[in-house]
Amino acid sequence: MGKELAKTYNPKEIEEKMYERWCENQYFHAEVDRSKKPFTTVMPPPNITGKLHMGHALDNTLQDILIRYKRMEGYNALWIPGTDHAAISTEVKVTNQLKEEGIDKKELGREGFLERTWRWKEEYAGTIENQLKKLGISCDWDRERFTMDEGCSKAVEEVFISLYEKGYIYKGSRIINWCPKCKTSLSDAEVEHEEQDGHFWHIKYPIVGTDRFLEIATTRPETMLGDTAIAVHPDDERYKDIVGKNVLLPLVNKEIPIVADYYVDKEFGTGAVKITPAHDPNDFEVGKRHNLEEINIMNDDATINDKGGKYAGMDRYEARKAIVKDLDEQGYLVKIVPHSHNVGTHDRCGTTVEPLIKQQWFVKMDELAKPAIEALRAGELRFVPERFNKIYLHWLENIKDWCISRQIWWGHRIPAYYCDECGEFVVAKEMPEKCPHCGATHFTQDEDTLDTWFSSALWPFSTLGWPDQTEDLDYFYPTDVLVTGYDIIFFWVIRMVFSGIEHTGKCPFNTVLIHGLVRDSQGRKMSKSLGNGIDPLEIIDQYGADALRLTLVTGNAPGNDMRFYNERVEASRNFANKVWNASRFILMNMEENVVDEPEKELFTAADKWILSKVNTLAKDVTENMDKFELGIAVQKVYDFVWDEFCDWYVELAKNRIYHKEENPAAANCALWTLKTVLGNALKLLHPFMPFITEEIYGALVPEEESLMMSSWPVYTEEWEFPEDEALLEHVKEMTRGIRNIRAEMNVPNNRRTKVFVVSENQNLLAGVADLSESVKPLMLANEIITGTDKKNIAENAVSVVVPGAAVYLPLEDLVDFEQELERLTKEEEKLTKEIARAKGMLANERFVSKAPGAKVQEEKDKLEKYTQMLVKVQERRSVLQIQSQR
RNA sequence: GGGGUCUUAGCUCAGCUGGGAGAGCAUCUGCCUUACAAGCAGAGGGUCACAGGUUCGAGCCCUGUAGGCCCCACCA
Repeated sequence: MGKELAKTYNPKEIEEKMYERWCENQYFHAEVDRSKKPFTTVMPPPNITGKLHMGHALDNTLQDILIRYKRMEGYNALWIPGTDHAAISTEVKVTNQLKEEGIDKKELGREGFLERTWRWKEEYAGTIENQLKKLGISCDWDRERFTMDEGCSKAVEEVFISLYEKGYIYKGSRIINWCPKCKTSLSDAEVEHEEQDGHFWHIKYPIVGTDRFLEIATTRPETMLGDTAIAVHPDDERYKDIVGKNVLLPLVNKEIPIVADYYVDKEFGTGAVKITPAHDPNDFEVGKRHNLEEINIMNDDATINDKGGKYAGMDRYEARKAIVKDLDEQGYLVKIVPHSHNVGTHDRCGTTVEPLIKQQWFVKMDELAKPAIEALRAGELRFVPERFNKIYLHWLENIKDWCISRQIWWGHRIPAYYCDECGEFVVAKEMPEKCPHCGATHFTQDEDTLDTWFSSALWPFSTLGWPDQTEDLDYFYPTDVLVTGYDIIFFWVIRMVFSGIEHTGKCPFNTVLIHGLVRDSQGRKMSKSLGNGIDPLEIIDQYGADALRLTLVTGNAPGNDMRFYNERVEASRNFANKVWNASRFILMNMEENVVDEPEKELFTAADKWILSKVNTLAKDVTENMDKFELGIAVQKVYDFVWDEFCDWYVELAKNRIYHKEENPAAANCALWTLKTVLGNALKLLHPFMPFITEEIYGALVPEEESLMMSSWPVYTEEWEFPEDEALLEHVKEMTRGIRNIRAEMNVPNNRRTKVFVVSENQNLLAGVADLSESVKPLMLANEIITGTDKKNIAENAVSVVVPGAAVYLPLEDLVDFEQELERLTKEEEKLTKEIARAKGMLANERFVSKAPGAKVQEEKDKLEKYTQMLVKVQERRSVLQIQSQR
């Protein structure tokens, strides 16, 4: 007896020790090896603050499938893992933790806070890696990186200085997005816009020197404290005469000019817009055009500052209330109209962002964007699915400068040093010794840190040693594929592309495989606030990692969202169990797992059929894998294993196995085929379900070291057996016909019958005869008799007409003539319809002349086949009619 | 305002370059047939959102309509 396996598959017994074995054997590790082609991917680094969620599970499962596939295909497969310092998220978390301890981060000071955060990082960084390991992912843990480790920091510094020296990085005072809660600037990408119900406050301003008023409408009345003009459209007849005059700003009691600017939409609101250059990006532009004063009326926490007079100290929303009240009381408020509008919020904390003018560091984007656009156009870069090309291009073509400085502590500090004497700054790796402007020797480093994405933008090459020209970089870079969700194309993918091109001269990857979101069973986004998140670890615990992985990749097309619910995982788990049991059956029938490759003549049609099937499967699956159609690929393996291998081939092989004593050579042949086909199926399945396949393979092919390091099946012409395939299709058709009719007639399974197979096709008859012992149990037959005529068959036997043959079951005692006639009539109708269809198509002259020859021939063949079948059904019917009349 | 995407069986979704509609789950009928009841064998169930067009032929390509979702965008 071969190795004993448990009756049901128990992932828990296997997964952990299997993963350890893989790690111990260094299977995941890759070194430069010029004799092999590299295949490289980098893991989107999860936040160190993070906990494994379904999004990670999906993202990493997809990457693992690709990397395992390529490894088996013979590539030198490298997958670099790591984590991201997640600047703002981490800072917020640590700050909150401190708060709970009653500590204000300012008390700790910058150094103390960073020390605390590093300790926090050391404590939690391991969590997510360990969680990822439970998924079975085969990344090279020896190369694990962190965006703030020494190498990455060196790369960041290098890039910053290089971009600064080339003039791409500049410091400037511009309007930026400000988060009043996190008290830092943000990039445009970090601002989420959400539609909110608000109001339109119509306010009238007295026009100085007249008794007229100018009515404006605003959604943010509190910003009037910083108004420095009113703008109208230059062509607006209503206001032409007052352009150049002043209005009196109520409450503030200041005169401000009326200016004409094309920015104003005549049709919208009142056609007059209050201009607050310091608190609105558009107004900022208008202000620049008209040399308006910029009055910042807010503190960093969005309370009104001392420019706000009596409103100073109030929060922005309190101030709004107070101002509206005062305007109303003083008669300036005309009306309030409900109005919904877009409000920008910080994607990390949800706080409404405040546009403010601040000194910040920016990356000038227009020149950097061009080669990134070109890379896609030239085909050096592609998205799967293609529709994301447009999104990528649209963003790059409309890109604005990237605000990279953040007013937080956790992150890469900006390498700019200000002279304590003259205030000029120097950008350098080290603090300069002498000020080039004034010769002073004391400097202070810029307090700001860099956007977290500044360092992850360098991830594909900083992790390979850049800026040093390492062997790794030379060999593994550029990487091949990047797998990530569509939600971070802007944040990350685009920035990696232009950074890679700018600093390494190469696009950092050639393919971006985009996946969607994993949603809950109702299609909602999984979120903390809804509490509807499903913990991948719980799923693994309950069903196993393989079942989770299979679920995440089945029935889903690239770039599309999916719903996750337990029934789907159960289906996957059931499949794992099916594979397990089929394997168990084979193993328990192999002595010491020894089977010899049989002589060619010993193969039955069934053996050749299944070999042919698995051969075609390898070809198809490989094609799908290469097109990143992972869901389709795994579906094909699933269908093969369950519907072809288990349901048919294993059953067909049983007879020979059970009669091993009488004919050991035949049994060996069946077992060899079982082992070979299962082995190939396990290989094809391995990237998707690594644990169970490795475990079974270890028992099935003990002479090999590991399935994951074995070779991917390739299509071979030796296993092309078209005649046997055709024969088996006939046999299956007959078998299904028999089962079908027996079920209809409620014939109990324990009643075996004779089965007569009648056909003019001698090859078919011979084939069926050869297989008859194997097929008997499937046809629930005690005997299969083949022949060219139906002489010896009882006239009232039940008949099943299949293409190329008719099958008769002597079930005289059970036949209800009426019922049988009715059935045959239905059959006849069906065939008549088919014949009419085929005839119709062939009668269509345009079809015959324009459709490809193969299609026309196909229809001709069908017509012939159905016509023959119809004849047989009609014959049978007339026989029965005569019978029933007796 | 621009762009994308979806609408296929009761539910959730596949459907690759256009050539007779599929899966899983659910439902119904039989089966503990010694690999598997997490299973086996059957069955029912669809005007592929709607309207046009291209084509010998459309779930698939084009145009439009309706509804859902998403992204981008400076209409105060």
